[in-house]
Amino acid sequence: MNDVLTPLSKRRLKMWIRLLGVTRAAESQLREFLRVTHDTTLPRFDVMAALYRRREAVKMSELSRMLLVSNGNSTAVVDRLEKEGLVQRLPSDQDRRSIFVKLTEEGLRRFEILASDHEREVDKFFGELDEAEIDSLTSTVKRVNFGAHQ
Amino acid sequence: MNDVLTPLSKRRLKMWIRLLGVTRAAESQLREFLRVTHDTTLPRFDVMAALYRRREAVKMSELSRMLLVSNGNSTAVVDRLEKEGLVQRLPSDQDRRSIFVKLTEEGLRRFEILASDHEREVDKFFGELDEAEIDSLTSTVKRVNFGAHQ
DNA sequence: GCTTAAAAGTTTAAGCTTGAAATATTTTTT
DNA sequence: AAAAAATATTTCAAGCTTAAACTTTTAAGC
Repeated sequence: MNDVLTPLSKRRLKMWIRLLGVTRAAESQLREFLRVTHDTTLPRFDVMAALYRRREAVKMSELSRMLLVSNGNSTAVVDRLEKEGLVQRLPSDQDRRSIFVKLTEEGLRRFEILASDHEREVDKFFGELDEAEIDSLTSTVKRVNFGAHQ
Repeated sequence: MNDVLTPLSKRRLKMWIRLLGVTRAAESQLREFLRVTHDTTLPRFDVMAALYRRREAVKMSELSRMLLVSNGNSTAVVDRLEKEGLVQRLPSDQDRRSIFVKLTEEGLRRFEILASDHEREVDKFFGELDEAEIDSLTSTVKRVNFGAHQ
C-alpha cells in the first residue's frame, strides 16, 4: 500500500485524494454543526472569521484574497451578513471605488461565541491526532503554500 | 509560532485553517485546469473518477457515499454528464427503485486522457513535497479518516 | 487636459450543493 | 394481506460559487 515502487506522481495523487476526502468530511461536519446549533453557514462563518482576525475594516477585494474566493462570491455573502445586521459596509474616503467591511457590535458578540464552539468542533474532528502529528502536518502543508502557486 | 505552550485545540485549529487553505488553492488550480484545457468541471471529473475506479455500474446512492455529497447533488451532476453522453443510467432488475450509472465508451475514452493530465497537474501542485512528506501526510490523514466520524 | 489602461465592486448566468419534501418501490410488522 | 416503516431516487427552493461582462473611479502616458 505504501509501495516504494509506486511512482511519486501516483503517490502525490493518492495523497491528494485522501486530503480532499478529509477536508470534505470536516467541512460537512462543521456545516452541519453551524446550521443546527447556530443557524448559520460555513461561508458566513469564514467571512466573519476573516473580519475578526483583522479586527479592523477590510476592503472587499482583500477579503476575497484572504478567503481565496471570487469577488462576486464575497459580495453575495457580505450582502446576506449585512441583511442580518452582523457586518456593515463603509465607503472609503481615499478611493471612491473601494468599500470596507467590518463586523458590527452584534456581529462581534455573535462571532466570539461562534468561534469557541467552532474550535471545539474542530478539536473533536481532529481529536485522533497527537501533538507531533499536528505540528508535522501543519508545517508540511505550509511548505505547499510557499510553492509559488499562481 | 510553533509554540509548545499553545493549547492543543488552538494548534488543531491552525492546522485545519492551513489544510483548508491548501485544499482550496489546489481545487482552484484544478478547476481552472479542467475548464481551460478540457472544458469540464471538478464535480464532473469526480463523478467520472468514481465510476472509473469501480469499472462497473454503480448505484446512485453508492456514488453519493463515495463522493461525500448529497443524493440531489449526484443526480444533478449525473444529469449533465448523461446529456453530454459520457455516462448512462441503467435501471436495476433486482430493485426497481435503484438506478445504476456507468461510463459510456466515450466517457471511458475521455476520462483516461483526463486522468493522466489531472495527475500531472496534481503533481505540479504538490511538487515541493518529497517522498517522506507525502507518505507521512497520507498516513496522518488516513488516521483522521478512521476516527468514527458521523 | 485627454485618452487609455488599470483597478474595485457589483451583477449576471450557469452550474454546484444542500436539506427537506415528494414519489415510487420494497421490506417489515401486525 | 393490509398497514407501516424503510429505502432509493428525484425534485425543489435557497444559498454558494465561478467566470465574464459591466459600471464607476483612479492612475498613467502623452
